[in-house]
Amino acid sequence: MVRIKDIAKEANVSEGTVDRVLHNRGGVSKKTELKIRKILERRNYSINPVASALASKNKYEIAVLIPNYNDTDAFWKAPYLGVLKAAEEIKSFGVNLTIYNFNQFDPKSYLKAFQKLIKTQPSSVVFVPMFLSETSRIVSQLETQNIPYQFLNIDVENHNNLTYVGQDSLMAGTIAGKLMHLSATTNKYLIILSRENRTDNNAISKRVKGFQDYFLKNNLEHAMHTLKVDGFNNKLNLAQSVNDVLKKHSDISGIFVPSSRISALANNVDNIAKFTLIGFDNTPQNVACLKQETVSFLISQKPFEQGYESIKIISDYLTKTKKPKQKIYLPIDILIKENVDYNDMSQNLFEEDVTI
Amino acid sequence: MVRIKDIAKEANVSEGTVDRVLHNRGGVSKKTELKIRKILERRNYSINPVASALASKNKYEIAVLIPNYNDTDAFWKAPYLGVLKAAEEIKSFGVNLTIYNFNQFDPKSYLKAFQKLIKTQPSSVVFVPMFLSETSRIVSQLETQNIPYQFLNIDVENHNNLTYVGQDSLMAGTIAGKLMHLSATTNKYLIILSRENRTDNNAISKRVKGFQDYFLKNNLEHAMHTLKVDGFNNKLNLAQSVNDVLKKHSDISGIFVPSSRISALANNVDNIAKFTLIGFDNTPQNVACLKQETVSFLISQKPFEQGYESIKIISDYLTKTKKPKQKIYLPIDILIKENVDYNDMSQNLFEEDVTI
DNA sequence: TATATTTGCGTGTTCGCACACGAAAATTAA
DNA sequence: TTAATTTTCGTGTGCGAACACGCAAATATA
Repeated sequence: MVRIKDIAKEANVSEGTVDRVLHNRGGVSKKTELKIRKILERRNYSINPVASALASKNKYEIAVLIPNYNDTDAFWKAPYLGVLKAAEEIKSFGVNLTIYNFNQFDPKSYLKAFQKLIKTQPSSVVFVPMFLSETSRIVSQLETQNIPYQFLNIDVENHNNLTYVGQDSLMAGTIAGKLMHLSATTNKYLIILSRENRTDNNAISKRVKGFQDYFLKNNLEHAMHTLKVDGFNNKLNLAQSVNDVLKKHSDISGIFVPSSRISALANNVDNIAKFTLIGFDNTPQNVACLKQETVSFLISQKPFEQGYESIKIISDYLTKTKKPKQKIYLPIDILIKENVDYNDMSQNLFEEDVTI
Repeated sequence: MVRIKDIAKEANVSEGTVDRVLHNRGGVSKKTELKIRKILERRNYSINPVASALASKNKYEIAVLIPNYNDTDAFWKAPYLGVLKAAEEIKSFGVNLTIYNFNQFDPKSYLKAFQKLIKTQPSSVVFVPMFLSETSRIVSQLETQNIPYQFLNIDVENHNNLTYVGQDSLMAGTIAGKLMHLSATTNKYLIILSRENRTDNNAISKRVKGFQDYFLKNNLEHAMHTLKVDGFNNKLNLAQSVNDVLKKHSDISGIFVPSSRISALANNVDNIAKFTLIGFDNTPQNVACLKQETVSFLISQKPFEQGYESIKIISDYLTKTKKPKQKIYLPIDILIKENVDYNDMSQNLFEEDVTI
C-alpha cells in the first residue's frame, strides 16, 4: 500500500505538503499541487482510514432519537440493536453515539427527548419522525443550528434531511395486497387500524394505500372493510370488535393489519385459522404466530439493518464527507413459517456477541 | 475510551506489562497478572482495533476460490462483488486478499486454480466446494498444511471447515414447494435439471429434495415429472424437450428449476405465461423475467452478502481470533416482481462506489 | 559468598497520518 | 538595497498499541 511518504518522495516534497493537498488546507503553490495530484492519481493513493482515524483529533457526536420498546410491543428493539452494533464499530474512529428514547404514542415525550438531546449540541441527529407537526418544529431547530439530520424508518417529504433509511411503505403494502390476493379464498378483506397509530404516521397509511392499489391497478374485483380499534392492548375489546365485523360479513377471508401488532389479533379472535392474516414485522410475538400458522405472511423491513445502516451512513458522512443517496430503501422481506428463522441472522450474531 | 496507559498507571506497572497480559505473552508474575486482569475487567477495557491494526506487524493473506461469471451465467458476479467490498474494508487491517477463478463445469480447472493458489501459502482459504471428490483432495492438502478453510455457497458435510456461509438449500427447496402449491392451478409439476449441474452439486439436489418434501410432509396429493436436459445454453434443444413434456402432460401447471438458469426457459418455451415458474437467484436475466411476469417467484440467497460475510468472518478469525459458528445460514429471500428492485441494496450501493 | 541463570518488567521505536510550529523563499513595500 | 510581508514548505510530535531490547531482581548453581 502506497503511503504519503511514498508520494512525498516521488514529488520531492515533504509529507506535510502532500498532506496539505490531500486535505485542501491551502498554502501550496499551484505548480507543486498539480504535480502532487498527478502522482496521487497515478499511484492510486487513498488515505489509510485506520491511521487516519488514529491520528485525527476530530471527535463527532451522533444523537439518535427512537421510540423505546417493551415486551408487548417489541418492534423497536431491532433498530436499537442495529444502532448499538454500528456504535461499537465507529467508536474507535472517534465517533461517539447517544440514544434518546420517547414513547411512540406520546408526541410530548418526543419533543421532550429532543430538547434534552439538542442541549448536547451533537454533530448530527438520526431520528424517527413519528409525529408530523412536532417533526416540523424539530427540523427547523436543527436547520437553524446547521445540524445535519437523517430520517429513520419513517419517511417525511419536503425536508432537507440528508437521507431516509427504511422501507418503501407504499410498495410494501402493494406486496401485502398481492399475497393476500394469492392466498385468501374470497375477495373480501378486512383492514384493521388503530387509533393509537396516529393518522399522521405516514408509514401505516402508505401501507394501506399500497394494499388497495394492488387491487385497483390490476382491476381485481374486491371489497374492503376497514375497522378502527382503539388500540391493540385491550384484547377483549379488540376481539369483540373484530368478531362483530367478521360475523356481519361472513364472506371476509383475509385480514390485513398494517402495523406490527397482528399477533394481538391472531391470539384473541375466534376461529382465526379460517382467515388469511397478513401483517408487518418480525417481532417475537408475530413470529410465533407465523409458526403456529395463524398468520400467513409477515412483511418485514430489515429493522436491525435500518438501525445499523443509518449510523454507518452518517458516520461515513462525518468522517469521510461521503454524501449518501437521498433515499436508502431496504429490502421488503416476505416472511413465511419456513424462512422466518433465517431472516435476522445479523441481529442474532450480534446478540450472541454482546450482553445487552 | 480507556487505554493501556490508563490501566498501567492504575496497576503501577508499565504499559509493556499490560500488553504482556493482554496477549498472554508470559513473563508476568501471577500476582501482577491477576491485579492487571482485575483492573482490565473493572474498567471494561477492550483493545482499540484501529491502533492495534496500525501497530501490528502481522500480515495475513486470504485466498478465495470461486467460479468465474459471464453474461449468460451471471450468478457468481454477486459473491465476487461482495468479496471485493470486504477486501477493501480489511485491507488497512493488514489483510490482503487474492481471488482465483475456475470454470464451474470443469473439475480440472477447479483443481488447477487451487494448485496455483496453494503455492502462495495463504493464511486461509475461502472456497466454493463445487465438486465432491476434488474437494476431498483439496481439503486434505489444506489440512496437512494446517491452513484453515471455509466453504462458501455450497455446503459439504464431514469436513473440518471453519464455517459454511450460505443458504439452507433444503429449506429453500421447501419454500419453493410451498409457493408452487400456493400459485399453481393444478398439482402436477415439472422439475428441470441439467446434466451440466453435476449430480454431486449438493445445493441443487437438496433444493429438489426440499421441494418434494413440502408435498410429502403436508400430505398433499401431487405428481412430479422430472426432465433432464443437457444444458441451458442450447436454447432450441431446451425449448424442444420442455415443449414435448408439456404437450404430453397437459395438466402440468408449474415448473421448478432448481438452478439459476430459469430465464433460459422463460424466454424460449411456448406459452410460458400459462405456467407458474419458480427458480433461483436474482441474476439480471431472471429479474427481467420476474418483471415480465413469465417467472412468478425467485428464491434468492443473498449472494453479495455471502461473499461479503465470508470474508469478514475469516478476517475476524485471523486478526481477532474470533471463532465463528459452524454454519452461517443467510436469509432465504422470496422475490416477486414487486420487491425485487429493493433486494440488493448493498450490492447496488457498492457498485456505485467503485469502478469495476 | 560468588557466579550463573532465570524471571519479571520498564523503555524505546514503529505503524501512517494529522496538525502545529516555524523557517526559508518569494514577493512587496520602503 | 533593505526591511516588511506574504507565500510556500519542512520538521516534529502525538494518536494507541505491538513488540524488541535489555536491565534489575530473584532464584539457582558452584
